[in-house]
Amino acid sequence: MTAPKYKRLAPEDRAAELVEAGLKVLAKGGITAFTIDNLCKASGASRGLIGHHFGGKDGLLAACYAAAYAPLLQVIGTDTPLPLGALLDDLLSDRQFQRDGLNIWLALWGEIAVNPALRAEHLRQYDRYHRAIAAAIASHALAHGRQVDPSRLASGLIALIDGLWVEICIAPDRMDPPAARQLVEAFLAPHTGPLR
Amino acid sequence: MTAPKYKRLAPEDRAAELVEAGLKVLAKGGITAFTIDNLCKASGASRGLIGHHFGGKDGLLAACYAAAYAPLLQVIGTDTPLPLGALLDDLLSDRQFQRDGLNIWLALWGEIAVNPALRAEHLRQYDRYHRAIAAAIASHALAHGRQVDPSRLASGLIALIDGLWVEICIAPDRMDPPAARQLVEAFLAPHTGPLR
DNA sequence: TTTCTTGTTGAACACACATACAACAGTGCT
DNA sequence: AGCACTGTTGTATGTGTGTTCAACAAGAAA
Repeated sequence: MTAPKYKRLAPEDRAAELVEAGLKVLAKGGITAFTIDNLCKASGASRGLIGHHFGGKDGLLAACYAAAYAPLLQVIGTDTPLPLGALLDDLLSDRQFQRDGLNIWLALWGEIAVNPALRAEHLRQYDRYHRAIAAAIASHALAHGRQVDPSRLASGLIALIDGLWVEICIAPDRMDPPAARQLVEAFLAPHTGPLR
Repeated sequence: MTAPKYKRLAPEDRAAELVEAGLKVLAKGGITAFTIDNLCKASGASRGLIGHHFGGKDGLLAACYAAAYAPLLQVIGTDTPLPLGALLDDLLSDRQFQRDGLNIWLALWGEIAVNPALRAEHLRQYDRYHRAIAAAIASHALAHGRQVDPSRLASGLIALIDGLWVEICIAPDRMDPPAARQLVEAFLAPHTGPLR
């Protein structure tokens, strides 16, 4: 009767652990800290595992990217489309705006701009995101009798939210979620009608 | 009479060459490509020069950051404050929105979020930027008899512009400078009055 | 031409890094 | 208990990386 040297996990559990470690590493040290050694330290696993489960560092990075996008898509992923106000509440909630999450996005954006594989994946995900937001804007504007270009406004809204993320991330004492929410309303309300 | 083995430059000229090479490297490969070898290849200089002129890689990165910010500060750096419309024209001109420049920002943001020295420098520069834009918004709103919170609107405007940069950079077929300019107007005009 | 200053070079170093792989050991099955 | 499957380990390997530094040479000054 001796203590086991390690715990043997189902592949999906181990993969989830590694992805979580990857997100932690990205949040703390950015893309330059995303190394095998750091990932092993953060996950408690050994060097060989990343190659075994993801085929290499890049595979894990792609999985981390998908994991970072998951909460966004979950917000818009319901069958019955959310009303615009509720959608914004979710997108701008503290849960989404956590500092670590923002650092992860910053780290990934720099890589997406430069890594074709990651970029292709991003465009796919982004497309769903954009369409869901445009739909919410369209139906809101219709209900308030306004005429707008939903696609363009959606692009602007996404850009604004992204920019606010950056500000919160880089200068937290200058911007916070409530102020961000107010600015988003200031952007939308004049075109789509009041949001609540 | 034999050809010289290398050209000897004044320190400031060589430094400028290295910074230019650094920006090129950041634009092409992001922060992970910012290595001594790549920098030497891009600038044509030898390995020892970066240490000699900047004390190390980080020194050059800081200089690259300052160089990336320079055109922004130049726009707002005149003694007589620009009117809001002209300021936006400058900020959203093609010159500012060049793709390479956006990749550089993306690469730097990821590092600023994680590198304290770079971040301190950023906050200094950002503060001037923010104040100049808030001043332009305040005087424009005053002239049009609107009451606004210039500082908050400035934060929103900067966030929107940053977000639009990201979209142009990551998805150029979805966003371009003229559309960006229109969206910025859609954001500001309802609060500050018409921009032209 | 000779001398001096200093920008420049490139090899040498120690370390970080990603990957491959053979040996190992949990865990379920019989 | 014995077996087989496969998740796990950690070392080995080769390459990439940042910095240092002694020697070199371009260009100005005398």
